[in-house]
Amino acid sequence: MKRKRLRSHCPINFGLESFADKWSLLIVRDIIFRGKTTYGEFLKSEEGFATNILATRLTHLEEEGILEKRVNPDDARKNQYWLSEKGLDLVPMLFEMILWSSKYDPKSEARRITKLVEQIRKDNRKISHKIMERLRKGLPIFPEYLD
Amino acid sequence: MKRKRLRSHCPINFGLESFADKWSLLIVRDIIFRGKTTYGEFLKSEEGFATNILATRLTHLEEEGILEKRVNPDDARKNQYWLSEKGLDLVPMLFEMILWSSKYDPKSEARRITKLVEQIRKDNRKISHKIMERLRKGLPIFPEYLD
DNA sequence: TTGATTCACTTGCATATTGCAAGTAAACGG
DNA sequence: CCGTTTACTTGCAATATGCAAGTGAATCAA
Repeated sequence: MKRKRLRSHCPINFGLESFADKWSLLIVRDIIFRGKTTYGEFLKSEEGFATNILATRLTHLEEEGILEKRVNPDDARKNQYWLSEKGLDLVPMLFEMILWSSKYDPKSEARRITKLVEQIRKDNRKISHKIMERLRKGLPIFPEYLD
Repeated sequence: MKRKRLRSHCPINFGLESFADKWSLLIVRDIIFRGKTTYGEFLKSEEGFATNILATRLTHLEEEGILEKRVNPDDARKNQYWLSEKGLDLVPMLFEMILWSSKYDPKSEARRITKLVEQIRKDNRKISHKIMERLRKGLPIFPEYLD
């Protein structure tokens, strides 16, 4: 969890330097919404990770303490990446991002998961905690919200 | 408001491509929290914008419809950048980011604005709307929250 | 009115980061 | 033991960044 000197301790800057490049947050998304855990699964994402970029970002997120790497006991080739509590705590912010995109991107995929978006709008904190609880158990988002 | 083809319409990706490089969101922050409006003011930010980077990011945010550029009627050299409604709508997400950083950065400046952080924790939506209302009038964050 | 200054950029160039293709090494499966 | 899968690493061309210097319009001071 090393870190090359922060530009500042402004909380917005801290967030930017922790996770907000064009790729890192997609990994977090893949874990939360798609239930992905391995390098190979992330690699298949539609945005198209380059192999080296994915590797550096996984390392970065691990160093930041947002991800935790574990070896799959059933197949030692497959490393698994899980969200730490610090990573899980990104859920409420991601949900606000979803609300924003849903409002301003006419083609947003968020417009197809209206149940979840509605829950977030009504009470982000409440639904976030529910989802985080599920993620701790290794389960992704409630499937019934993704219809 | 051009845009080179999005990688996807995933709402997280849409946010990332709209504002989440290491610089753009700092401009938004400067407007909301520091009441800045001009190129010269942004340039003084502690994170240290390079002049060309600042210029490209201002253009980008304008093209995204997050900022609006106006000429200062009192001094035609000084362009002013204001948040559009789309830009203002980033406030709730920025506030969640502040909560997260406040929790995980021991040196976070957010830990010195406990009143605001407390308000966000209690009811992000409510305090966000209040702040957005002020920003529409050209006023930054309530000064009493920044003690 | 004119010359100096301010302001918002733009340009040039060295350095750093990205993206693609190819390669490697350990673990598994037969 | 041998081919395959998985998770990376490496090389290299293309792109983006960061710093210093320059430009041009608007304002100010005399």
